[in-house]
Amino acid sequence: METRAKERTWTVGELADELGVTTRTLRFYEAEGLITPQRAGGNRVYGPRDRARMRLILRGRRFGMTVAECREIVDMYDGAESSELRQLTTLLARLDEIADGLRRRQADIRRTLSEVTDVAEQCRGRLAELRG
Amino acid sequence: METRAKERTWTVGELADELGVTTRTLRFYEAEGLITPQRAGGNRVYGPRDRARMRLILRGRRFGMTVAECREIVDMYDGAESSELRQLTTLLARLDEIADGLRRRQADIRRTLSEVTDVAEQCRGRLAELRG
DNA sequence: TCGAACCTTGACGTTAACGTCAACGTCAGG
DNA sequence: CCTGACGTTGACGTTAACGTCAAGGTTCGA
Repeated sequence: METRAKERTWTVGELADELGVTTRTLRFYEAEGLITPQRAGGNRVYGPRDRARMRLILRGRRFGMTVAECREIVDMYDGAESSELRQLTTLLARLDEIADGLRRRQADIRRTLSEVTDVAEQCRGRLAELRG
Repeated sequence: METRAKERTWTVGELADELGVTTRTLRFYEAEGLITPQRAGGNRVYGPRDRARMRLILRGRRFGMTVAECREIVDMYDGAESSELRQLTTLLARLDEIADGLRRRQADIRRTLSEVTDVAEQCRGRLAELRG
């Protein structure tokens, strides 16, 4: 099985544009250990895997995850194939914690959203009344 | 209708404890215009209304809203009783924008959660396998 | 009366997550 | 050959959201 199918690659600038971030962000995340692009004579070369990780990270950032939290999660995606029973156990415990945290945030967002739409409804009511 | 039913009040320290934040946070939010407690001879006196606003704000903070965004929203809760048609219209438009943003975050969180639970499931699978 | 436990304002420190700038290398086009 | 567009590292700047003092005022129980 040939694992070296010629995958598409990106330069920093290209990937930054595609993701809607700056090159500084990509270099920053690399320094923080969230991504590890290949190098072609000094220059960074990003593959689909790096791109996928970046999208996960950016998605997390949008709802308040810190860069450190993002790193922890993407690292876990890799560690899940581990074969050591002890590792898998602690990993699983942590994953459940994280899932709980996400569910809490989900509840928080849901409440806020329902309040905001309520206020919007009041607005529509007042407007209909005023125009009546 | 007596609007001055003696409502419960809090000092900074009390409210901070109850909300799980520091007094610095309360003073900071006040300086930023998110809450405006009464004063009793220099000392701040928080009422149920302040407490309620704080809970909304803190809930928003938990899923990544900035303090500025929180202020915008709590301000809208007040402005919704406005009687000026023009104001209500722009307010409503903004509310809809905000709701859209919240729904996007909701989708982001939902996807992340489902991925995390997927990985957890893989872990459980590997564990069951290892333990035979 | 005195210290402990509150409160006040003001000012400076800290951390995360980048932005910005300098100084340099490389490579294609005119 | 030279400019312009891209890349590199390193270092310092910036903003948000507080933390952490310092210096002082009040109040309350021993």
